[in-house]
Amino acid sequence: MTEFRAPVGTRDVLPPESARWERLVALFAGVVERAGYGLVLSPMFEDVGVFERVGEGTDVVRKEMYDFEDKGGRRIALRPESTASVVRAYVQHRPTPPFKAWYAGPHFRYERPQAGRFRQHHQLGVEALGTDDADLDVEIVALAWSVCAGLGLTQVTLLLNSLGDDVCRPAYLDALRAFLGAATLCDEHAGGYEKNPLRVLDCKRDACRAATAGAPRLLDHLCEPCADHFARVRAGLDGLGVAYTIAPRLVRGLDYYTRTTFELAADALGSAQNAVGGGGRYDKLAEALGGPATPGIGFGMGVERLLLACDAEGVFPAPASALDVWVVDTTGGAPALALTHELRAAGISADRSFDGRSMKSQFKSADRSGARLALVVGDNELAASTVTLRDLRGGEQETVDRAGVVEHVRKRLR
RNA sequence: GUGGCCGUAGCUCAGUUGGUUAGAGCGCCAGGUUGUGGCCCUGGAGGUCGGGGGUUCAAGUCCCCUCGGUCACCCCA
Repeated sequence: MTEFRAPVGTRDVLPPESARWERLVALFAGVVERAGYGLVLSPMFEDVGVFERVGEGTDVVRKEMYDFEDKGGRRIALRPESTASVVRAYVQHRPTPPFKAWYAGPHFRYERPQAGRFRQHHQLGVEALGTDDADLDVEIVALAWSVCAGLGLTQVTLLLNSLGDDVCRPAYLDALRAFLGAATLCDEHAGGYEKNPLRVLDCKRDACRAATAGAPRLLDHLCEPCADHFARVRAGLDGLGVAYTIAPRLVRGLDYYTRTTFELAADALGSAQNAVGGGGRYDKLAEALGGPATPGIGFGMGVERLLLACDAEGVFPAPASALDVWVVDTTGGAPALALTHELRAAGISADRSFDGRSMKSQFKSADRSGARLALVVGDNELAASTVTLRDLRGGEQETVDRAGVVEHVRKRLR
């Protein structure tokens, strides 16, 4: 057996799967950049406080943080999500709002791997800071929706909820606590839920499920501004034709959310891990991280899960090889070296075999590569300063002057 | 963190009640075709049966431990 393996919960993505991965990132980048979002590159690790400040009552921070002490004695955490990082960057650099950013990269959560769940997974996401205009909420949700649509996914449910703000939520939480005080909850929540009773609503255990069936709904307790905001978000989505399902129990895993929250569930995924994306508004987060009061909203999508959903729906396949030319050389390799170099410099993709293999072997490689054309250099061609061009789809061949090969290939590829 | 299932060639898997040199398909390499792929035929390479310990005359096959994979709970991308 091999001595080393990728660490638990991580995977290697090799060709051709990686090509599909690249295509997904490109699709995402296209969608959000057309909407004015610019790429932000933030560190994959932060002072652990960046995340603790933001989610002390959440599983993501409490149980799943991938943290350690570095050689300088600093407490570091590999980012479990990126919103806190991006907001930290915003607070640090104070770009002129509105600040619209997108990101792509690995995220880390120390948990047991499972279908669609890894210790290192990859997210694509956007964050927009500087306005609490409901139109921005609509834009954000619509962008997430557009990415799914762009992939060809049709079995995705958009779950939508509002968590209110610090005006209406406290009163609701009191009402909820009063209700829960008289209820029989699951083992974990029976112990306590003071920090965030909302989590009980999100609990999947039977005891909590049953106990909260008749619990008061936050949506019924929204203050006037929050209710108005939510109504505008709904109207905006209706106007764009983006279908959604109101999910009064949708709480989401991080404490910083206010008002709009949403999740994209891939119905084609059989496993419990069917959330391919999610996000929401976080109007108090910038302040919590020591910055000026700045409203914001964003979402993240999981690359691995999106691709799993695509598999389940049979859409967005790995792209076929785009190689233009395979150079076959039976004279020792020098002509192949020159030819491939020349073709590549001219913008034509080209590859070749090594190790002086037989012509038959080289053609097999050419076939497997999916190349459109083969250029053959044998003793005859070398002597006559020509190259034999073979179309690998049809099989017809022709002889071309060595000097004009690049131009000739260019014409054949058109 | 808790639990179920599984761990034999690069991949997918066979391996009878423990018994001689561990097999197949696919893939890979070579040849059949002394200048040519996709089909076909032939041959070849490749495994200390995850690792360690134990039971036994004998273990891929039984027991224990460990590592890994996988699925589930919780939660989330």
